[in-house]
Amino acid sequence: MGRGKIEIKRIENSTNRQVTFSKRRNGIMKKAKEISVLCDAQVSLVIFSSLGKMFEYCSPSTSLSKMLEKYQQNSGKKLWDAKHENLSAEIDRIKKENDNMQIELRHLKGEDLNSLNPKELIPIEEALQNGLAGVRDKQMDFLKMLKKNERMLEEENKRLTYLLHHQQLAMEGGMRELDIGYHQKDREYAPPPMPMTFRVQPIQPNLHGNK
Amino acid sequence: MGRGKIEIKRIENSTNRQVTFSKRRNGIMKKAKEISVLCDAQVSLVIFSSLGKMFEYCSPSTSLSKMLEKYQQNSGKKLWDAKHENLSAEIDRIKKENDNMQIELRHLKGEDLNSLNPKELIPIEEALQNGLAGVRDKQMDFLKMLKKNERMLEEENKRLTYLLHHQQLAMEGGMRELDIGYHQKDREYAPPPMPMTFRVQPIQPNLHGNK
DNA sequence: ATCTATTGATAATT
DNA sequence: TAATTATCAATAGAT
Repeated sequence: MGRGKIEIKRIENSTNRQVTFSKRRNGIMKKAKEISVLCDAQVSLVIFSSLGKMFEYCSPSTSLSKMLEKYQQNSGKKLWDAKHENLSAEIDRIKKENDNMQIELRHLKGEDLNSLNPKELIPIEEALQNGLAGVRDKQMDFLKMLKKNERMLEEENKRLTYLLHHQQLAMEGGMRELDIGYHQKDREYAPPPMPMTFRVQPIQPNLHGNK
Repeated sequence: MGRGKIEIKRIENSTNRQVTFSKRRNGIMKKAKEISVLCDAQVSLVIFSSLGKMFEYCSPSTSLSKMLEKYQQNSGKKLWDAKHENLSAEIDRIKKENDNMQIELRHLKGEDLNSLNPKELIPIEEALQNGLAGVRDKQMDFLKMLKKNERMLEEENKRLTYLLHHQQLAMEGGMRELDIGYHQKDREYAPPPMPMTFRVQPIQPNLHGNK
Protein backbone atom coordinates (compact mmCIF):
# COMPACT_ATOMS: atom_id res chain seq x y z
CA MET A 1 0.00 0.00 0.00
CA GLY A 2 2.25 2.61 -1.17
CA ARG A 3 4.33 3.30 -4.18
CA GLY A 4 5.59 -0.17 -4.61
CA LYS A 5 5.19 -3.29 -2.59
CA ILE A 6 7.60 -3.87 0.29
CA GLU A 7 8.90 -7.06 1.76
CA ILE A 8 7.96 -7.64 5.38
CA LYS A 9 11.36 -7.63 6.94
CA ARG A 10 13.28 -5.24 9.13
CA ILE A 11 13.82 -1.88 7.46
CA GLU A 12 17.53 -1.33 7.64
CA ASN A 13 17.51 2.39 6.95
CA SER A 14 17.01 3.89 10.36
CA THR A 15 15.21 6.99 9.18
CA ASN A 16 12.86 5.04 6.98
CA ARG A 17 12.24 2.66 9.83
CA GLN A 18 11.36 5.54 12.14
CA VAL A 19 9.04 7.07 9.58
CA THR A 20 7.36 3.83 8.78
CA PHE A 21 7.00 3.09 12.47
CA SER A 22 5.30 6.41 13.01
CA LYS A 23 2.90 5.95 10.13
CA ARG A 24 2.05 2.37 10.88
CA ARG A 25 1.73 3.04 14.55
CA ASN A 26 -0.92 5.62 13.79
CA GLY A 27 -2.53 3.20 11.43
CA ILE A 28 -2.73 0.36 13.90
CA MET A 29 -3.98 2.67 16.62
CA LYS A 30 -6.72 3.83 14.34
CA LYS A 31 -7.60 0.25 13.50
CA ALA A 32 -7.71 -0.60 17.17
CA LYS A 33 -10.11 2.24 17.87
CA GLU A 34 -12.24 1.29 14.92
CA ILE A 35 -12.62 -2.35 15.84
CA SER A 36 -13.43 -1.29 19.38
CA VAL A 37 -16.25 0.92 18.22
CA LEU A 38 -17.53 -1.04 15.26
CA CYS A 39 -17.50 -4.44 16.88
CA ASP A 40 -17.96 -3.59 20.52
CA ALA A 41 -14.64 -5.21 21.27
CA GLN A 42 -12.14 -4.51 24.01
CA VAL A 43 -8.66 -3.88 22.77
CA SER A 44 -5.43 -3.29 24.56
CA LEU A 45 -2.45 -2.36 22.49
CA VAL A 46 1.01 -1.55 23.78
CA ILE A 47 3.85 -0.74 21.44
CA PHE A 48 7.48 -0.01 22.15
CA SER A 49 9.49 1.52 19.36
CA SER A 50 12.96 0.17 18.69
CA LEU A 51 14.24 3.13 20.70
CA GLY A 52 12.08 2.17 23.67
CA LYS A 53 9.40 4.82 23.35
CA MET A 54 6.03 3.55 24.47
CA PHE A 55 2.62 3.95 22.88
CA GLU A 56 -0.60 2.65 24.20
CA TYR A 57 -4.19 2.23 23.30
CA CYS A 58 -6.94 0.81 25.41
CA SER A 59 -10.64 0.65 24.66
CA PRO A 60 -12.52 3.32 26.55
CA SER A 61 -14.87 0.81 28.15
CA THR A 62 -12.05 -0.87 30.04
CA SER A 63 -8.55 -0.48 31.41
CA LEU A 64 -5.30 -2.30 30.97
CA SER A 65 -5.60 -3.78 34.45
CA LYS A 66 -9.06 -5.11 33.76
CA MET A 67 -7.94 -6.45 30.42
CA LEU A 68 -5.06 -8.28 32.01
CA GLU A 69 -7.30 -9.67 34.69
CA LYS A 70 -9.55 -11.08 32.00
CA TYR A 71 -6.50 -12.23 30.11
CA GLN A 72 -5.35 -14.31 33.04
CA GLN A 73 -8.77 -15.81 33.56
CA ASN A 74 -9.09 -16.65 29.90
CA SER A 75 -5.64 -17.96 29.22
CA GLY A 76 -4.85 -19.45 32.59
CA LYS A 77 -1.44 -17.87 32.20
CA LYS A 78 -0.09 -16.03 35.16
CA LEU A 79 1.44 -12.73 34.21
CA TRP A 80 3.03 -11.91 37.53
CA ASP A 81 4.03 -15.36 38.54
CA ALA A 82 7.22 -14.65 40.32
CA LYS A 83 6.05 -11.87 42.58
CA HIS A 84 2.54 -13.10 43.02
CA GLU A 85 3.32 -16.67 43.75
CA ASN A 86 6.11 -15.86 46.09
CA LEU A 87 3.72 -13.82 48.13
CA SER A 88 1.04 -16.48 47.96
CA ALA A 89 3.50 -19.17 48.98
CA GLU A 90 4.66 -17.02 51.84
CA ILE A 91 1.10 -16.60 52.97
CA ASP A 92 0.46 -20.32 52.81
CA ARG A 93 3.62 -21.04 54.75
CA ILE A 94 2.80 -18.58 57.49
CA LYS A 95 -0.79 -19.72 57.68
CA LYS A 96 0.34 -23.27 58.19
CA GLU A 97 2.74 -22.21 60.89
CA ASN A 98 -0.11 -20.27 62.37
CA ASP A 99 -2.42 -23.25 62.40
CA ASN A 100 0.17 -25.40 64.08
CA MET A 101 0.70 -22.87 66.79
CA GLN A 102 -3.01 -22.46 67.21
CA ILE A 103 -3.38 -26.19 67.73
CA GLU A 104 -0.50 -26.27 70.17
CA LEU A 105 -1.97 -23.36 72.07
CA ARG A 106 -5.38 -24.96 72.22
CA HIS A 107 -3.88 -28.17 73.49
CA LEU A 108 -1.93 -26.33 76.14
CA LYS A 109 -5.15 -24.64 77.17
CA GLY A 110 -6.79 -28.02 77.52
CA GLU A 111 -8.94 -27.66 74.42
CA ASP A 112 -9.42 -30.06 71.53
CA LEU A 113 -7.85 -32.88 73.45
CA ASN A 114 -10.25 -35.47 72.10
CA SER A 115 -8.24 -35.88 68.95
CA LEU A 116 -5.21 -36.98 70.93
CA ASN A 117 -4.23 -40.37 72.27
CA PRO A 118 -2.77 -40.92 75.74
CA LYS A 119 0.81 -40.96 74.46
CA GLU A 120 0.35 -37.55 72.91
CA LEU A 121 -0.96 -36.16 76.17
CA ILE A 122 2.31 -36.84 77.99
CA PRO A 123 4.47 -34.16 76.35
CA ILE A 124 1.67 -31.66 76.73
CA GLU A 125 1.36 -32.43 80.38
CA GLU A 126 5.09 -32.08 80.79
CA ALA A 127 5.13 -28.78 78.95
CA LEU A 128 2.37 -27.52 81.21
CA GLN A 129 4.17 -28.63 84.33
CA ASN A 130 7.37 -27.02 83.15
CA GLY A 131 5.50 -23.87 82.27
CA LEU A 132 3.78 -23.76 85.60
CA ALA A 133 7.08 -24.37 87.34
CA GLY A 134 8.65 -21.54 85.37
CA VAL A 135 5.85 -19.15 86.16
CA ARG A 136 5.94 -20.02 89.83
CA ASP A 137 9.70 -19.67 89.98
CA LYS A 138 9.25 -16.24 88.59
CA GLN A 139 6.53 -15.44 91.08
CA MET A 140 8.78 -16.70 93.83
CA ASP A 141 11.52 -14.38 92.60
CA PHE A 142 9.14 -11.49 92.78
CA LEU A 143 8.05 -12.46 96.24
CA LYS A 144 11.63 -12.69 97.46
CA MET A 145 12.41 -9.37 95.93
CA LEU A 146 9.42 -7.77 97.57
CA LYS A 147 10.27 -9.24 100.93
CA LYS A 148 13.84 -8.08 100.64
CA ASN A 149 12.66 -4.66 99.69
CA GLU A 150 10.23 -4.69 102.55
CA ARG A 151 12.95 -5.59 105.00
CA MET A 152 15.10 -2.79 103.73
CA LEU A 153 12.26 -0.34 104.06
CA GLU A 154 11.52 -1.55 107.57
CA GLU A 155 15.12 -1.09 108.57
CA GLU A 156 15.19 2.37 107.11
CA ASN A 157 11.91 3.17 108.80
CA LYS A 158 13.16 1.98 112.12
CA ARG A 159 16.30 4.01 111.78
CA LEU A 160 14.47 7.17 110.81
CA THR A 161 11.91 6.79 113.54
CA TYR A 162 14.61 6.31 116.11
CA LEU A 163 16.57 9.30 114.88
CA LEU A 164 13.46 11.41 114.89
CA HIS A 165 12.62 10.48 118.45
CA HIS A 166 16.15 11.03 119.61
CA GLN A 167 16.23 14.40 117.96
CA GLN A 168 13.03 15.34 119.73
CA LEU A 169 14.52 14.31 123.05
CA ALA A 170 17.67 16.25 122.28
CA MET A 171 15.60 19.30 121.44
CA GLU A 172 13.58 19.05 124.62
CA GLY A 173 16.79 18.60 126.59
CA GLY A 174 18.27 21.63 124.86
CA MET A 175 15.19 23.65 125.80
CA ARG A 176 15.53 22.57 129.39
CA GLU A 177 19.20 23.41 129.36
CA LEU A 178 18.34 26.84 128.09
CA ASP A 179 16.07 27.24 131.10
CA ILE A 180 18.32 25.81 133.73
CA GLY A 181 21.73 26.60 132.33
CA TYR A 182 24.49 24.50 130.79
CA HIS A 183 25.17 22.14 133.66
CA GLN A 184 25.95 19.14 131.53
CA LYS A 185 27.52 20.92 128.55
CA ASP A 186 30.62 18.73 128.22
CA ARG A 187 29.01 15.34 128.56
CA GLU A 188 29.66 13.21 125.48
CA TYR A 189 26.77 12.61 123.11
CA ALA A 190 25.46 9.04 123.22
CA PRO A 191 21.91 8.23 122.12
CA PRO A 192 19.93 6.16 124.58
CA PRO A 193 18.95 2.59 123.64
CA MET A 194 16.01 2.44 121.27
CA PRO A 195 12.74 1.80 123.13
CA MET A 196 10.43 -0.99 122.04
CA THR A 197 7.61 1.36 121.12
CA PHE A 198 9.54 2.64 118.14
CA ARG A 199 10.13 -0.71 116.51
CA VAL A 200 8.01 -0.53 113.37
CA GLN A 201 5.54 -3.23 112.49
CA PRO A 202 6.21 -5.14 109.19
CA ILE A 203 4.31 -3.71 106.26
CA GLN A 204 1.80 -5.99 104.56
CA PRO A 205 3.11 -6.63 101.05
CA ASN A 206 0.61 -5.59 98.36
CA LEU A 207 2.57 -7.06 95.47
CA HIS A 208 2.68 -4.35 92.88
CA GLY A 209 6.34 -3.81 92.27
CA ASN A 210 7.67 -4.54 88.78
CA LYS A 211 10.64 -6.79 88.70
CA MET B 1 -12.01 0.31 2.19
CA GLY B 2 -14.80 -1.74 0.91
CA ARG B 3 -17.84 -1.33 -1.21
CA GLY B 4 -18.90 1.91 0.27
CA LYS B 5 -17.69 3.87 3.22
CA ILE B 6 -18.94 2.99 6.66
CA GLU B 7 -19.43 5.18 9.65
CA ILE B 8 -17.27 4.29 12.62
CA LYS B 9 -19.97 3.39 15.10
CA ARG B 10 -21.20 0.19 16.60
CA ILE B 11 -22.53 -2.23 13.97
CA GLU B 12 -26.01 -3.07 15.16
CA ASN B 13 -26.52 -6.16 13.02
CA SER B 14 -25.01 -8.88 15.12
CA THR B 15 -23.95 -11.09 12.23
CA ASN B 16 -22.32 -8.24 10.40
CA ARG B 17 -20.59 -7.20 13.57
CA GLN B 18 -19.22 -10.69 14.04
CA VAL B 19 -18.01 -10.89 10.47
CA THR B 20 -16.42 -7.47 10.57
CA PHE B 21 -14.79 -8.30 13.87
CA SER B 22 -13.26 -11.39 12.38
CA LYS B 23 -11.95 -9.59 9.33
CA ARG B 24 -10.60 -6.59 11.18
CA ARG B 25 -9.12 -8.70 13.88
CA ASN B 26 -7.07 -10.54 11.29
CA GLY B 27 -6.16 -7.23 9.74
CA ILE B 28 -4.95 -5.67 12.95
CA MET B 29 -3.04 -8.80 13.90
CA LYS B 30 -1.30 -8.72 10.57
CA LYS B 31 -0.49 -5.04 11.04
CA ALA B 32 0.90 -5.79 14.47
CA LYS B 33 3.18 -8.48 13.10
CA GLU B 34 4.26 -6.24 10.26
CA ILE B 35 5.21 -3.28 12.42
CA SER B 36 7.06 -5.65 14.71
CA VAL B 37 9.15 -6.95 11.88
CA LEU B 38 9.52 -3.87 9.75
CA CYS B 39 10.29 -1.43 12.53
CA ASP B 40 11.86 -3.67 15.10
CA ALA B 41 9.12 -2.75 17.54
CA GLN B 42 7.64 -4.69 20.40
CA VAL B 43 3.91 -5.03 20.24
CA SER B 44 1.42 -6.54 22.59
CA LEU B 45 -2.15 -6.76 21.44
CA VAL B 46 -5.01 -8.28 23.38
CA ILE B 47 -8.52 -8.27 22.01
CA PHE B 48 -11.76 -9.49 23.51
CA SER B 49 -14.69 -9.89 21.19
CA SER B 50 -18.07 -8.65 22.35
CA LEU B 51 -18.81 -12.26 23.26
CA GLY B 52 -15.72 -12.45 25.43
CA LYS B 53 -13.50 -14.53 23.21
CA MET B 54 -9.87 -13.58 23.54
CA PHE B 55 -7.24 -13.01 20.87
CA GLU B 56 -3.67 -12.12 21.46
CA TYR B 57 -0.57 -11.10 19.66
CA CYS B 58 2.82 -10.51 21.14
CA SER B 59 6.05 -9.77 19.35
CA PRO B 60 8.26 -12.83 19.21
CA SER B 61 11.19 -11.03 20.82
CA THR B 62 9.29 -10.49 24.06
CA SER B 63 6.41 -11.68 26.21
CA LEU B 64 3.36 -10.06 27.68
CA SER B 65 4.91 -10.13 31.13
CA LYS B 66 8.04 -8.37 29.96
CA MET B 67 5.97 -5.89 28.05
CA LEU B 68 3.93 -5.10 31.12
CA GLU B 69 7.02 -4.77 33.24
CA LYS B 70 8.36 -2.22 30.78
CA TYR B 71 4.94 -0.64 30.68
CA GLN B 72 4.99 -0.03 34.39
CA GLN B 73 8.49 1.36 34.29
CA ASN B 74 7.63 3.65 31.40
CA SER B 75 4.26 4.88 32.49
CA GLY B 76 4.71 4.80 36.23
CA LYS B 77 1.27 3.27 36.37
CA LYS B 78 0.84 0.34 38.68
CA LEU B 79 -0.95 -2.55 37.10
CA TRP B 80 -0.87 -5.07 39.92
CA ASP B 81 0.17 -3.21 42.94
CA ALA B 82 -3.28 -3.23 44.41
CA LYS B 83 -3.14 -6.98 44.55
CA HIS B 84 0.43 -7.06 45.74
CA GLU B 85 -0.38 -4.67 48.47
CA ASN B 86 -3.33 -6.72 49.55
CA LEU B 87 -1.16 -9.78 49.72
CA SER B 88 1.54 -7.92 51.57
CA ALA B 89 -0.97 -6.57 54.04
CA GLU B 90 -2.32 -10.06 54.53
CA ILE B 91 1.19 -11.30 55.21
CA ASP B 92 1.81 -8.58 57.75
CA ARG B 93 -1.47 -9.33 59.48
CA ILE B 94 -0.75 -13.02 59.72
CA LYS B 95 2.81 -12.45 60.82
CA LYS B 96 1.62 -10.26 63.64
CA GLU B 97 -0.90 -12.87 64.68
CA ASN B 98 1.92 -15.36 64.48
CA ASP B 99 4.18 -13.32 66.70
CA ASN B 100 1.49 -12.90 69.31
CA MET B 101 0.87 -16.61 69.39
CA GLN B 102 4.57 -17.27 69.57
CA ILE B 103 4.86 -15.00 72.58
CA GLU B 104 1.86 -16.59 74.24
CA LEU B 105 3.30 -20.03 73.60
CA ARG B 106 6.66 -19.09 75.03
CA HIS B 107 5.04 -17.67 78.10
CA LEU B 108 3.01 -20.79 78.59
CA LYS B 109 6.19 -22.79 78.30
CA GLY B 110 7.75 -20.68 81.01
CA GLU B 111 10.06 -18.80 78.64
CA ASP B 112 10.67 -15.08 78.32
CA LEU B 113 8.93 -14.40 81.59
CA ASN B 114 11.36 -11.67 82.57
CA SER B 115 9.53 -9.12 80.51
CA LEU B 116 6.38 -9.63 82.54
CA ASN B 117 5.26 -8.14 85.80
CA PRO B 118 3.58 -10.13 88.55
CA LYS B 119 0.10 -9.08 87.50
CA GLU B 120 0.71 -10.45 84.02
CA LEU B 121 1.85 -13.76 85.44
CA ILE B 122 -1.51 -14.45 87.04
CA PRO B 123 -3.55 -15.17 83.87
CA ILE B 124 -0.71 -17.29 82.55
CA GLU B 125 -0.64 -19.31 85.71
CA GLU B 126 -4.38 -19.74 85.53
CA ALA B 127 -4.23 -20.81 81.91
CA LEU B 128 -1.59 -23.36 82.78
CA GLN B 129 -3.60 -24.71 85.67
CA ASN B 130 -6.68 -24.96 83.51
CA GLY B 131 -4.69 -26.63 80.78
CA LEU B 132 -3.17 -29.08 83.19
CA ALA B 133 -6.58 -29.82 84.63
CA GLY B 134 -7.93 -30.41 81.15
CA VAL B 135 -5.12 -32.72 80.19
CA ARG B 136 -5.45 -34.67 83.40
CA ASP B 137 -9.19 -34.95 83.00
CA LYS B 138 -8.53 -36.44 79.64
CA GLN B 139 -5.95 -38.80 81.06
CA MET B 140 -8.43 -39.80 83.72
CA ASP B 141 -10.97 -40.53 81.01
CA PHE B 142 -8.48 -42.78 79.31
CA LEU B 143 -7.71 -44.49 82.58
CA LYS B 144 -11.36 -45.14 83.27
CA MET B 145 -11.76 -46.48 79.80
CA LEU B 146 -8.82 -48.79 80.25
CA LYS B 147 -10.12 -50.02 83.58
CA LYS B 148 -13.55 -50.62 82.18
CA ASN B 149 -12.02 -52.51 79.31
CA GLU B 150 -9.92 -54.48 81.74
CA ARG B 151 -12.98 -55.42 83.77
CA MET B 152 -14.74 -56.58 80.65
CA LEU B 153 -11.76 -58.68 79.65
CA GLU B 154 -11.62 -60.19 83.12
CA GLU B 155 -15.27 -61.13 82.95
CA GLU B 156 -14.81 -62.67 79.57
CA ASN B 157 -11.77 -64.50 80.82
CA LYS B 158 -13.65 -65.88 83.77
CA ARG B 159 -16.44 -67.05 81.53
CA LEU B 160 -14.13 -68.73 79.07
CA THR B 161 -12.13 -70.42 81.77
CA TYR B 162 -15.26 -71.76 83.31
CA LEU B 163 -16.60 -72.98 80.01
CA LEU B 164 -13.28 -74.60 79.19
CA HIS B 165 -13.22 -76.43 82.47
CA HIS B 166 -16.79 -77.56 82.16
CA GLN B 167 -16.14 -78.81 78.66
CA GLN B 168 -13.21 -80.82 79.92
CA LEU B 169 -15.41 -82.40 82.58
CA ALA B 170 -18.05 -83.13 79.98
CA MET B 171 -15.47 -84.75 77.73
CA GLU B 172 -14.13 -86.86 80.51
CA GLY B 173 -17.70 -87.90 81.35
CA GLY B 174 -18.28 -88.69 77.66
CA MET B 175 -15.24 -90.87 77.59
CA ARG B 176 -16.54 -92.66 80.58
CA GLU B 177 -19.94 -93.02 78.96
CA LEU B 178 -18.32 -94.47 75.85
CA ASP B 179 -16.89 -97.12 78.13
CA ILE B 180 -20.04 -97.80 80.10
CA GLY B 181 -22.70 -97.02 77.52
CA TYR B 182 -25.19 -94.15 76.95
CA HIS B 183 -27.19 -94.38 80.18
CA GLN B 184 -27.85 -90.69 80.47
CA LYS B 185 -28.06 -89.78 76.77
CA ASP B 186 -31.35 -87.81 76.95
CA ARG B 187 -30.60 -85.73 80.02
CA GLU B 188 -30.74 -82.02 79.25
CA TYR B 189 -27.49 -80.06 79.26
CA ALA B 190 -27.13 -77.79 82.30
CA PRO B 191 -23.69 -76.73 83.49
CA PRO B 192 -23.12 -77.15 87.22
CA PRO B 193 -22.67 -74.06 89.41
CA MET B 194 -19.27 -72.51 88.99
CA PRO B 195 -16.86 -73.56 91.71
CA MET B 196 -15.02 -70.92 93.69
CA THR B 197 -11.62 -72.04 92.44
CA PHE B 198 -12.37 -70.74 88.96
CA ARG B 199 -13.38 -67.27 90.02
CA VAL B 200 -10.49 -65.17 88.76
CA GLN B 201 -8.87 -62.69 91.04
CA PRO B 202 -9.08 -59.02 89.96
CA ILE B 203 -5.83 -57.88 88.38
CA GLN B 204 -3.93 -55.30 90.39
CA PRO B 205 -4.04 -52.09 88.37
CA ASN B 206 -0.52 -50.78 87.85
CA LEU B 207 -1.67 -47.54 86.31
CA HIS B 208 -1.54 -45.09 89.15
CA GLY B 209 -4.29 -42.68 88.38
CA ASN B 210 -3.43 -39.03 88.57
CA LYS B 211 -5.55 -36.44 90.25
C1' DA C 1 -16.05 -18.91 2.82
C1' DT C 2 -14.96 -16.37 -1.43
C1' DC C 3 -15.17 -12.55 -4.50
C1' DT C 4 -14.53 -7.82 -5.95
C1' DA C 5 -15.52 -2.95 -6.07
C1' DT C 6 -14.19 0.42 -3.30
C1' DT C 7 -12.03 2.77 0.38
C1' DG C 8 -8.07 3.19 3.33
C1' DA C 9 -3.19 2.91 4.37
C1' DT C 10 1.19 4.02 3.29
C1' DA C 11 6.04 3.95 0.54
C1' DA C 12 8.28 6.85 -2.07
C1' DT C 13 8.77 11.42 -3.30
C1' DT C 14 8.81 16.28 -2.61
C1' DT D 1 9.57 16.83 9.70
C1' DA D 2 5.25 17.41 7.07
C1' DA D 3 2.46 17.07 2.82
C1' DT D 4 1.54 14.71 -1.59
C1' DT D 5 0.32 10.99 -4.39
C1' DA D 6 0.73 6.69 -6.73
C1' DT D 7 0.12 2.29 -5.40
C1' DC D 8 -0.97 -1.59 -2.72
C1' DA D 9 -3.77 -3.63 1.10
C1' DA D 10 -7.87 -4.10 3.64
C1' DT D 11 -12.38 -4.87 3.71
C1' DA D 12 -17.87 -4.00 3.09
C1' DG D 13 -21.22 -5.94 0.86
C1' DA D 14 -22.64 -9.43 -2.25
C1' DT D 15 -22.57 -14.25 -3.52
